[in-house]
Amino acid sequence: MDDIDRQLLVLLQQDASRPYAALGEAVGLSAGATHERVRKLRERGVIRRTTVEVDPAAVGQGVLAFVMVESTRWVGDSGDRFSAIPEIQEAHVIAGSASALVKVRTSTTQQLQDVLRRIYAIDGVSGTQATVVLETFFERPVTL
Amino acid sequence: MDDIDRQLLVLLQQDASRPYAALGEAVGLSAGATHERVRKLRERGVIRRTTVEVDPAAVGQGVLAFVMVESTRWVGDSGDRFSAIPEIQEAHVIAGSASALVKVRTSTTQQLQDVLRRIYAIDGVSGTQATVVLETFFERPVTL
DNA sequence: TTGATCTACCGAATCTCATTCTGCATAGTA
DNA sequence: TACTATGCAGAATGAGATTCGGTAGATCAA
Repeated sequence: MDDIDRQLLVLLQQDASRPYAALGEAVGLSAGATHERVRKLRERGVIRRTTVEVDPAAVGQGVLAFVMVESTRWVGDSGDRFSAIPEIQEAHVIAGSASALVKVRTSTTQQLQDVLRRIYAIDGVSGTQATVVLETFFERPVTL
Repeated sequence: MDDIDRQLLVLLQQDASRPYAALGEAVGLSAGATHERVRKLRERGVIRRTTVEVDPAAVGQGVLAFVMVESTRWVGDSGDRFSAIPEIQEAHVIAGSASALVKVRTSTTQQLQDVLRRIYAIDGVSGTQATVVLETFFERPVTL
């Protein structure tokens, strides 16, 4: 992981469809050498995958909320329960008064309510506190 | 936006490096027709960009925290102030007692503290409440 | 210092795939 | 019915991914 690798990651985060020749030119390498570096970044797991960024609003997921989940028992192994709710985009175990923090996307607040209901149904969950997002300033990749 | 488009989005979210011929086979279209559909999805902004997913821990961003930001004034137009802090990965205006919610990634809790200091320095910010993530169950793309 | 080994690179060859184009079929519309 | 727009298949073409051989530099041990 030297500086060239970091530059490549930045460039690929911006546009992963850029040809290796162009990438290489940007960092001062040949296409072949660039390809080899990117291959190793994948191999090491630094690059998890190549993906497309979908506009949530364009696919009917205009409502965004963060939900603090309180629990009366250990939540460390109920990741699957959260994962089973497709509207949950992220789920984290947190330090502090609540036990988990999840990020939820739905098309309506009605559906958000339904998601909260399903979260309540998880064993040990004793309460939720939902925070609705009014406007998203930005969401961007990990900064290098 | 029919069902085939949605299938294509799912497949591309999983692996955007898949050839159009393979995509097409999966949804029952030719490579050319698949290409055309994906082109239009980009054109309409449904697909924002093609990118790589980087493992935060692998690039020294092992600390994740969510920060509730309280403000004494309207925060609706201070998006740039948050954006200027590179450790902030997301920033949202929220309903509720706090005014904004930001997602922060740093390499150490020391640096997290420094980010909090810089958030305080934003005009109108009167308080922060940081929640440190102990474990991330999952982070996944928008569910279709 | 010398030799062996390993790594990273370049440049070229090859082969896959993206992209474009033609023609056809279907659906919608005047 | 005639016209128009849209979406598709299939093929042609060129761009780019991927592989490979060979070289330079770095590291390490003798």
